[in-house]
Amino acid sequence: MVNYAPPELDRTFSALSDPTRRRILTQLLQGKRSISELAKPHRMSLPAVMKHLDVLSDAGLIARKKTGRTVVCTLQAKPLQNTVDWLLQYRRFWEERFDRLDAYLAHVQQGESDS
Amino acid sequence: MVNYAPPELDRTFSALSDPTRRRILTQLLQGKRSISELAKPHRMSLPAVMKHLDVLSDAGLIARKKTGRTVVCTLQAKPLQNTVDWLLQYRRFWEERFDRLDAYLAHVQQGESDS
DNA sequence: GCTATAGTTCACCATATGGTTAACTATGCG
DNA sequence: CGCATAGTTAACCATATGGTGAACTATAGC
Repeated sequence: MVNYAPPELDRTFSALSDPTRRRILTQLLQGKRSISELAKPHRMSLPAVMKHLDVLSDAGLIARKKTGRTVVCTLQAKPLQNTVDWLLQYRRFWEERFDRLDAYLAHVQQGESDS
Repeated sequence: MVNYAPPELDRTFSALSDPTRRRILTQLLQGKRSISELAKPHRMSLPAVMKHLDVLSDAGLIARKKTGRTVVCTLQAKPLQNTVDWLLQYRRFWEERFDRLDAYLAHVQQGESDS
């Protein structure tokens, strides 16, 4: 039922393995951003950031929409859901019971006001 | 509170990005295995599997214990927990509500008899 | 039309990754 | 001892990855 063979998980986990790309996703967590806005905080050239965005696009983690001369990127989190599904197979190995996840959900349930 | 800067997440996600390594973890989900037992199902040389095991060790995802001439590997899932913590930041982007996780936990709560 | 800004593409480079084969060490056992 | 089994190490190879600078296209605006 979980299974999740290679093709898609490969790209997702691989995309997430780079700190620059994780940081880009974190930037997008706060809303849509243009490419140059995304690039600004990173101490590397624009083409380098472009390559990271390509990797994120290939993994289906971002979408780009061109408006005028600027390209706006948005987060696409469905692939992340698949990785969580896969990872949760191992839950019982990191905790006898799932206290932490329980606590997390309790915390979340009473804090839906943001967004 | 979540943050999780680079160093450890890099290695964990990178280790998970290879299908052979994910399959090894899946093998270990069913209990401890020797290196040659782990290697058998994979269509590659033993040294190749050894390299994958090195990557998994460096990421803290497996532990090895030598007994006699055989080395037994066991799953170490704490790093996986960290990746889940990081990924759950994005939960609200893949679902308006967290129905799926809810359902998962409900399912799990009444099925603790295995292991 | 000219120029500045936004993004893209290309050629290049160093290093990492994932595999191989061959040769080695270490333990079990008849 | 002698040999088989378990695992390790080393040298090598092809390709992927993450970065660079230079040159290009496309839109905005005076």
